[in-house]
Amino acid sequence: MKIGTAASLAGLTVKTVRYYADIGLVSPAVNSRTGYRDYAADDVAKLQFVGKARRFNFSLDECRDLLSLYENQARSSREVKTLTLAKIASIDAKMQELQSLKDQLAELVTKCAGDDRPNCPILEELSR
Amino acid sequence: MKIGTAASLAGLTVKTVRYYADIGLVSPAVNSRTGYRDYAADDVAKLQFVGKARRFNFSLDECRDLLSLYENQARSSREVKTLTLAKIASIDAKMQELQSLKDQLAELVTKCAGDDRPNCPILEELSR
DNA sequence: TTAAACTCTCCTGTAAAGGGAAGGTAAAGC
DNA sequence: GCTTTACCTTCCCTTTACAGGAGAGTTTAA
Repeated sequence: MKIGTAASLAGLTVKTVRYYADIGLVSPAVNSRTGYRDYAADDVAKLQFVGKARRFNFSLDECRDLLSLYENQARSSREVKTLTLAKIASIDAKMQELQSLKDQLAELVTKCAGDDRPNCPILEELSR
Repeated sequence: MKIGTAASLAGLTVKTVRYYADIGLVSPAVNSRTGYRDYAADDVAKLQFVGKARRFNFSLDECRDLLSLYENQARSSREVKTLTLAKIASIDAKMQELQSLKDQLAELVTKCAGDDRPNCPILEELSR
């Protein structure tokens, strides 16, 4: 099938699917006469897989790893679990960082009158 | 003072400070003979301000806004508070998104044996 | 047949810098 | 005065994961 069909089946944009082909993540057959990419059902499954992994915040490099595990019948589930735990840990770290930022900003906000006067504790803190 | 001194006073890299000059965020004087940037104490204060705002997760565009408020003696604290509240809201949204991802990944992990066998509920879910 | 819809490649842009090359300048030591 | 070393300059490439658009070829439906 052509790229537009494959993209909509996978819930991705044509641009994205073409990009995945460019970087060798999901490489379809190519019609040598027209140059059109030709996606097999198998390719669409991979695109769906990558789309879902992306929604789980895996980077394209991580998707590449997951995809090769996905295709490897001799894989161990340990490898996949390890990757996933690492991803969870990085999500945790990011959340803690955001929580800390939020706490600090929230405290600044409580100190700021938010009225017409120029006096602003937020800017004062930022300039210190 | 020269860029290296200004950068280290502000806790930024020379590359970053040069970039801020390029995009017109903090524009120092320039020695017309040597082409060297010449930072005044005032410029260093702005660099510090931006550095701190960046650490609070404000984008460079937001920093630009904050900086103009910082420099504007007639500003109202309302404007700053509004910007800060919006930033808090966006941090909240990001955190919720991450929490949801984490929950889903964590549940997948509980289902995966993580051993030498190829059977992997994580990959099964990703391919669905 | 022709117009619309689809596809192709190539180029540019995004955010926020980092890396490194090639070359000019400054400051310190001898 | 000379050399070495540290510092500065511009310029271009790289990163992430695409989006937008130009210009040209292909397919499909009326």
